[in-house]
Amino acid sequence: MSRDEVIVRLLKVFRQYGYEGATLARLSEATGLGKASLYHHFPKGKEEMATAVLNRINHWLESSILKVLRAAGKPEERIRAMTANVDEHYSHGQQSCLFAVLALGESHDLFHTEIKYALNIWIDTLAEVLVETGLDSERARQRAEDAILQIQGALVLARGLDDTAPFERVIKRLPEEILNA
Amino acid sequence: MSRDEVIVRLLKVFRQYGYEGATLARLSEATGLGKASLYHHFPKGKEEMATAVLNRINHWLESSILKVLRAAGKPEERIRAMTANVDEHYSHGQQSCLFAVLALGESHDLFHTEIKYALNIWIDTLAEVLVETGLDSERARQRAEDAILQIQGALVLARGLDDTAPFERVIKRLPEEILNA
DNA sequence: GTCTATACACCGATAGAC
DNA sequence: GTCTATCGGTGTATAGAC
Repeated sequence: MSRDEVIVRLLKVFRQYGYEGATLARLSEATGLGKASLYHHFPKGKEEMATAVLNRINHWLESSILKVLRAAGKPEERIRAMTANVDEHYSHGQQSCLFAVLALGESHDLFHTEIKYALNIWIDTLAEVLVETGLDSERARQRAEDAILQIQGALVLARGLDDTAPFERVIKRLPEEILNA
Repeated sequence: MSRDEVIVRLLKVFRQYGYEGATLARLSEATGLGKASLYHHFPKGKEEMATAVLNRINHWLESSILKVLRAAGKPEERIRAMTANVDEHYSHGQQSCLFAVLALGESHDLFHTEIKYALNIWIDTLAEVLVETGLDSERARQRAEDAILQIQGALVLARGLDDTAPFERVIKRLPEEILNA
């Protein structure tokens, strides 16, 4: 198994159980590696595993969200590409957002800087697309915040209500709403 | 100190650290009671403390949200009263939502039924107000879901961005948006 | 690079004195 | 009703064989 595949499996555990709930026993079971083997790959332990997982999400953000938003093409097309990748990343609402899980839990302090940066760059990059459509930068920023906010809220509701319908509705309408609100 | 005051202090810890992060040491410190004293008041331990805290939130939901929504008066006034109470309850975005914290953490399974019920009754009651304004029940339900979704998303963003501005913006515009969207 | 075995701290929970 | 002391279990992390 590749290192990346290991990290993907760790990610699944952190997403589902949060930082505290992602015990070494669970991480071990999910990867098929013994605890000591995990420490071979991540010498600084659980915190390094979480960092590796966060780095992978940041890579996803860069390659599947920011890159797409900065690409050539019409704003509408780029935003639609973003929402499609968001939909896939969260498995149509079935998987939680790692940022939200880590931000709301006890691990808040540990990862706060990284989470804040990631959310901000996502919002900023989306806002820049909206500026291209003629919006002033303040309104663009607010509308971009609203978009991320709705995605996060939809994921919370999906988990709390055990129903992905609100998430799918948000994803579907988001491009048009952002551009024409 | 009254039992209610104890529960309020427990609530603060659960909100801030989540179920797993709310250790007996922290709960003890926050209340000023020793661990054994906490077990005197809550014989079934931490789970009973969390249940008591959830019950208190449910009481708040009933008295400060549902009751207000069902009251006499214009729909707009009732919805404005709701958002004002929401704003206060979350300390203008500074405090997380217990439902979200518990739903996203490992404790999901333990409290899932209660959280799902609470979110649903909130949405349903808000939707009934919207039906009064002439909306069909399906659109009313969706718009009510959107309102709760935005509140939850705003709280996630407030925590992740360390900025309550999105929350305050959502609270301010929510009544008008719900009624005129 | 993986394992078994283990160290040590902290967890939730309890006993029993006052 | 509160405390100190302590229990068993589990958490993270390590040592060392293979």
